[in-house]
Amino acid sequence: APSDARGRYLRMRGYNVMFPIGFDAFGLPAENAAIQRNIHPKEWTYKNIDNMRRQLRTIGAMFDWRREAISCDPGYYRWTQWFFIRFFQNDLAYKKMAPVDWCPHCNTTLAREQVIGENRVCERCKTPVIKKDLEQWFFRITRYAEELLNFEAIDWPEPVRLAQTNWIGRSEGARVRFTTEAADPIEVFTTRPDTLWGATFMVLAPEHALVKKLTTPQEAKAVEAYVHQTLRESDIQREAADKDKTGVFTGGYALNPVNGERIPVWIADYVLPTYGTGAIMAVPAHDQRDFEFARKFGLPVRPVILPPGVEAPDGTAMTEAIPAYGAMINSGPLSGTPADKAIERTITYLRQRGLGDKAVNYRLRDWLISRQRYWGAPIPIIYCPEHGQVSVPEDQLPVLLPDDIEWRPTGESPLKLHPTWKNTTCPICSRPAERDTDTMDTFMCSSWYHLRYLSPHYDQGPFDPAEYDYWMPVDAYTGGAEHATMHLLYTRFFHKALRDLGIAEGHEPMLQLRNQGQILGPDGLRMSKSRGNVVAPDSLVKAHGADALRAYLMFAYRWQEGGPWNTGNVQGVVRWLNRMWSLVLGAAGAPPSPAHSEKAKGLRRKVHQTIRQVSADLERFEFNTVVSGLMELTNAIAEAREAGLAGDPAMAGAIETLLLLAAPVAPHITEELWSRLGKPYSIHNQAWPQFDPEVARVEEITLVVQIDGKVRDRITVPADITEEQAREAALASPAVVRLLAGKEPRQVIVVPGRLVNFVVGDQ
RNA sequence: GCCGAAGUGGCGGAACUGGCAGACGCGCGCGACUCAAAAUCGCGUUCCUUCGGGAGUGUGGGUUCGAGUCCCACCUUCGGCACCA
Repeated sequence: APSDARGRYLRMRGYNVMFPIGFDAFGLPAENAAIQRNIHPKEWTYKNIDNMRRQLRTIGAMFDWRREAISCDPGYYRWTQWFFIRFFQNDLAYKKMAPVDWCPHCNTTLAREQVIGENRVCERCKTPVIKKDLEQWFFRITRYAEELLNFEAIDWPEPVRLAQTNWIGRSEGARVRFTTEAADPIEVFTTRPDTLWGATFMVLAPEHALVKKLTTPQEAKAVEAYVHQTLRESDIQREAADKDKTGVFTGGYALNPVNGERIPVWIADYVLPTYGTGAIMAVPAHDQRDFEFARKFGLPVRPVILPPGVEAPDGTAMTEAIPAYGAMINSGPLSGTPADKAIERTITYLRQRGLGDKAVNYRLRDWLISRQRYWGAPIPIIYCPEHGQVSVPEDQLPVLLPDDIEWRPTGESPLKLHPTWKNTTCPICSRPAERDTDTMDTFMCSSWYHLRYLSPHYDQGPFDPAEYDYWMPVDAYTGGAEHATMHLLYTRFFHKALRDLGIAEGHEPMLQLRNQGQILGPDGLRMSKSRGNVVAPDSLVKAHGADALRAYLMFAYRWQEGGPWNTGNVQGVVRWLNRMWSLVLGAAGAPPSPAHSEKAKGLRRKVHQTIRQVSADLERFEFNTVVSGLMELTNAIAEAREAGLAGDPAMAGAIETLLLLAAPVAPHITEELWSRLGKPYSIHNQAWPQFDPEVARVEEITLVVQIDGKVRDRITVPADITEEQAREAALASPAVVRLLAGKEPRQVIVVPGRLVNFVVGDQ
């Protein structure tokens, strides 16, 4: 409702505003709810949409329902699949093995929210969850890592930009090729190539491909047990810095390429398979994690960097790593290299010998889009024994999701179990072939829904290019900050990919983003049916009307923060709307009299101050002060009427302006009052009131008089008073005369229009 | 553990660039209207006070003539997560 008010405001300002509505309807929640209630996900979803539509209609939002888009409609996901195929054809989609959380009892993939507690058990059967490798589809978002770090073209909140920047996680360093004793290469990425001579052991992720080969028969049992144990852990658990380091020796050794040293190879969970190369050179003297690991397992610590101001460190006596940069020591031919040349010279050294090179690494991973679920858009790929992965021809889209399916948990991808659905023929050779039985991540559907709003019924493409040219990019986008590294990053990637495929134009999909908080249940927790704390707006609408609900949602919260539902606060806006109603309808009265001209001027001033404030706050998404400003104006008009201004032209003007300013907040009541005043339909087609600074200007101000920063008096002075006059006026104040008692102020601070501060106290 | 956001009366929240803390409301108290109640209207409402004042924006320091606002350290709540080599 608050952003709807902003849309209405912009429309009155003369903009052609598109305020679309849609439903991101695929996904796990629908599937789960359906399983619990034993009702088909499709039926459940469309029932929900009907209900939400009904609720949304009652709040009087300016939604353009002709543009409604629903991601689980075949007419929508036809194009989701079409995009997938474009990505596939242009090497932006590819398949590889990747681990999923897996419940061995239910024999099914689990989403992260279905894995419960510290010991990570299945939410349904409490069986300990393991990781299982499956072949899955990925999008090459990492190809855009560098470009996604650039936010120059968009006005997005700093916390979101920071979150995306950290998530992409660019770091510069070098790739260095170590080798095993059997001459297998183990490549590592390091941000500190200058510490290469201090590598005293290596650590591989337990999942690393070489672990099996490196492990000696004596260590096999321990290694296998450790690998198994690691697969039970979440990444967050593996990465908790306060956790005791764990790991086991593989029995194998590697050779440090710069000095030929034979160093042991360990595995440990703190090395992640998904970051860098899944292997590190451990330099315990200069990396804290490696240091803790070395101390725990009695591995040597050899300092090779001497930062300025540090005494020659002793590897056996150190109590923590020295991460600072410094001159190289104990580093063979490069010993003595100063700090500012250390990294560069080491890289040159490596390059000359073919041992490694400069490298940029990102922690961003490719986007995994396969889901072993029913309620999603089927992946439009066919597997032919002869031709491999073949995309479904565009004229055969959409690949329809079948309705007759066992969606309840049986242990397999539901589409796989359908007796006939997966059987098809190869588009190339027409011989029997099988469909992909996974569905797509719903973030795929939501990455382009703004484009479907342009023309939801268009069937020559995902959107009508003419509409695209008129509307895109999105000018204002609102949503929760919790999507910073998911939806908001995916949609930027998606747009850039479409741009490179010649489908979209421009570099960014959404120019301005503002984060919206969430309205919580009365208990301060997120509203959810399972908690039973859902407050439906229906009853409030029924009791007090849609305008009351709208005003409440704007007034009772900081829009960016949200907060718990608090029925008590509804009273305030209900009273305000009632007061506005009776004030407007009871406005007639005595004709203007010269005695009131000063008061009329004051009323006009308040009107124009309110125009300024309300307009600015609507622009800035400061919705609670929009309503409080309207309340103040209402109070001022009521006061003016009490004071005998009822028949004054200033009164009629004030009431007209109040209605126009309140129209975005309370569209129904203001429309009705507008027509009762005999004004032309509709108030929402009127121009937004013009602010006149001359009328709003104040003539007198309250000047605060302070002594040593404490307020001692307030005096009323002309607004255009000079500094000198202000000082004189303040000095003449009785309170100042009394308290200064003849003392000469050491210093006088005059802030024009605000205060005068006499400093007398001693230093 | 790491990153981000937020801590202001009994409650929701104002306070733009460092300049009157508590706008606007809720609630509460007193009063008017009423046989009475509801609704409505008026007045009051941060705390302490010897009525001169004093204290006060999560806690402790700092910068400044002046700090809710800036800096340092810490505590609590919420959101996100990745020991990032």
